[in-house]
Amino acid sequence: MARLPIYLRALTTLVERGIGTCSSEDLAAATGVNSAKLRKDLSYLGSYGTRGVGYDVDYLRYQIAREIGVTQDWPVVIVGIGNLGNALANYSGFRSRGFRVVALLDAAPERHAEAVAGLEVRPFDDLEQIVAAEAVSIGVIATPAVAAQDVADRMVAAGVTSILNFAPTVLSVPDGVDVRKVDLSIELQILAYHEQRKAAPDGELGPTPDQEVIA
Amino acid sequence: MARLPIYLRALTTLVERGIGTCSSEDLAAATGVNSAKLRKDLSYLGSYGTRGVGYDVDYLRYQIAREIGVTQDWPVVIVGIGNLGNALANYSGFRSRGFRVVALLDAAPERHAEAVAGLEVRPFDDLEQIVAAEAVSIGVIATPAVAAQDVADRMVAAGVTSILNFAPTVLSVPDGVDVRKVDLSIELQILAYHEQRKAAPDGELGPTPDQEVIA
DNA sequence: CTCGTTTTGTTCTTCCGTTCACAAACTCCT
DNA sequence: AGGAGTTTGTGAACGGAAGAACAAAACGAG
Ligand SMILES: NC(=O)c1ccc[n+]([C@@H]2O[C@H](COP(=O)([O-])OP(=O)(O)OC[C@H]3O[C@@H](n4cnc5c(N)ncnc54)[C@H](O)[C@@H]3O)[C@@H](O)[C@H]2O)c1
Ligand SMILES: NC(=O)c1ccc[n+]([C@@H]2O[C@H](COP(=O)([O-])OP(=O)(O)OC[C@H]3O[C@@H](n4cnc5c(N)ncnc54)[C@H](O)[C@@H]3O)[C@@H](O)[C@H]2O)c1
Repeated sequence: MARLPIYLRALTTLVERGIGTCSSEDLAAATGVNSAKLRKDLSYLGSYGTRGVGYDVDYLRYQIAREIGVTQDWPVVIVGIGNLGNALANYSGFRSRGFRVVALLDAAPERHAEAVAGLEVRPFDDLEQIVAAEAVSIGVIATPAVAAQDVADRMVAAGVTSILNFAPTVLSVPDGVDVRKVDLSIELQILAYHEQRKAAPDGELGPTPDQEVIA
Repeated sequence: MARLPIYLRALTTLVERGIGTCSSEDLAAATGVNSAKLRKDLSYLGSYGTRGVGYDVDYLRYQIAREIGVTQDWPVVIVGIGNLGNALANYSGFRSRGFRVVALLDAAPERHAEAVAGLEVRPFDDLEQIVAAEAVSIGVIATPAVAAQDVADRMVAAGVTSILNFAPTVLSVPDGVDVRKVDLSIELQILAYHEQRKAAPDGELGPTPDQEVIA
């Protein structure tokens, strides 16, 4: 379930606030989901609540973390250390959530001088060696779109089986390899779509401006 | 529909390749969706195809762009010019897709000296003035999580009605305001979840390690 | 010990999105 | 002109997720 990480985050903030027990209503309010849906999600993991009382925050948090798999550390490589790759490498939130950036790779030789976030930027050709040596199964692609498919192919060949792709391209990968994409332009476009609807409740621009079908 | 931007992107690459016509099968292959679903999505916008032929790439692209609302330019403000805010400000993909970054805001005075991507970093308190002057309706939050709700409240009060949130928090906003969130840790956690499943086809870690329920 | 209160776990219903399948419509070749 | 071959648009079936509703279980008061 894609909602488990959200529950986990909410439980972590509850722990930090010293709250020991919470009801499904509380958690639902904190995460913005329906309480019945939340209970159903949790019951899928097992019966970790107590009727009439609620859930033990710390215990539930551990169970969800174990279900997701973040009780162990996941090594991650980031490929493409440009604007975005730099930001990712400097982000502390990964480390605190069970992900360890083991290498930063870039094809451009002029980047190799730099050190980013305490890690040296290494040549892209080191990929296979690093993946093998560190048992990396998760790779992050932050290269330009044209390079993304090539990088993905190399990653898969090297043994990576999960890819987080920031490049605005559809990647094709073999079965058994998971790809998740983050496309910021798409997010903004979805906002713009709704924004346009708010401004023009009905077809303000004309329902179909009967433009010539181009030749 | 959340898939329209994906179609739009695929059509744009087809235009760049000089392809004038494509079938629903072609587009479906390029975007990774089912062709029937794609046809149904497109038919929701109107009958823009020709049976036996397919869709005119350029015409369809314009229709989708118009439906999304990216035929006009959307002014955008970015708040929180740290690691991520810098990357966003330097990203050219927004501009080319109909979004114009009109201001970069940060609460920290030491940032105000800098200029990022040709724009000066301005005090957060300029928010209201900028939103009013530029008719901004879309705001991007790239501040730490603790500040995100405050920033969102100020944005909404200033007149922003769509927010893209990168901070790992659930924002609460009044009705009529859209929020989309991008949480990279959640994406990685979802990958980790599937990764764990691949490694341990059944409950390898023990189905429920019968741990003491904490007192 | 019993009853009322609270909250979980689950069932049942409803609804929405996806997919299949096919008729209508268009092109091209003969 | 007619028929074969394509491809769209859509009606109908399917599946699964979301929400409402309720019985079972725990707790506390009296
Ligand atoms: N910057 C953003 O905020 C942002 C936002 C949304 C999407 N994106 C996407 O993220 C990707 C990266 O964006 P960016 O702004 O960091 O770009 P960038 O140009 O700053 O960085 C790209 C980096 O990738 C490296 N690279 C190029 N080809 C490579 C290859 N074959 N192997 C390894 N490394 C290679 C380059 O040397 C460069 O350092 C792009 O696809 C972009 O569309 C970026
Ligand atoms: N860097 C990443 O790759 C990354 C990845 C995932 C999520 N995020 C999230 O994005 C957000 C920003 O990350 P970052 O790495 O850029 O952090 P950062 O600390 O580098 O930058 C945060 C910026 O926000 C400014 N700020 C703080 N409070 C403010 C306020 N009230 N009003 C205006 N500006 C304020 C700070 O001055 C700073 O410049 C965080 O919530 C982080 O969790 C970042």
